[in-house]
Amino acid sequence: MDLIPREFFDRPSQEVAPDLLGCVLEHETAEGLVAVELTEVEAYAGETDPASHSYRGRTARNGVMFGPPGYAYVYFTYGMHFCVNVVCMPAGIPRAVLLRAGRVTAGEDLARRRRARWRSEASQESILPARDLARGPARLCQALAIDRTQNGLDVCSADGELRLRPADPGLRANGAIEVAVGPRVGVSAAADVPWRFWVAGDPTVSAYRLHKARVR
DNA sequence: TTGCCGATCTTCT
DNA sequence: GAAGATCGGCAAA
Repeated sequence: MDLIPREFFDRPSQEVAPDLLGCVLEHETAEGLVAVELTEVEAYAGETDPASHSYRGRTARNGVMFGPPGYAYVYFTYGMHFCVNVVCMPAGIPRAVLLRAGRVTAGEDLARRRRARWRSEASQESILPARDLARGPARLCQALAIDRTQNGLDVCSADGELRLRPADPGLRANGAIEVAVGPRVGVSAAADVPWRFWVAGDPTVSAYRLHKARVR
């Protein structure tokens, strides 16, 4: 199986995003391989997008977004969660696509163990439905064991531990992937921009949530 | 099924 | 010092 060529990512994130649906993200670790077929993504721009981490320029955190396309930008948020993006456009132009959800296609047992917090105490059997294993950006990272240490990895390298493979051509050809579009989830700024793309009707797509400002 | 709440800590103002 | 590209639990409807 081939990997997605770097040129695929060398264009605007809102063009790359819908084309990523059906593609397969896999992470190979000492524990084994877990792969997900992407069912939900969001595009983020740079200086023109107030919801983007790169809106206010380059910082220590978002540096990878300013690099060449085809690399993973992983960030930590809400004090406990990680999210993965794939960088788009040439170096110097900060664009990325957030990988929000997917369907586990390999290593389901391992993915389930990594999300093992959700078990029935009595049976020790996982009571988590398969569709919830990677249903949401932080859950997807949990299932694939993605954290800070994967930030900046090349997803176009066959030698890399984190890889992106093209969608099964059959899936798209026979219309099995119907792309739906809508506003992004959980963002307070530019909440009206329809840069969220998902596979219509797919149960692994996360629920839409309006951004809620928290009062402390 | 919807909606609020707390957890938890990094990043930037 | 405040807000955040979230998640899971629980109460209310």
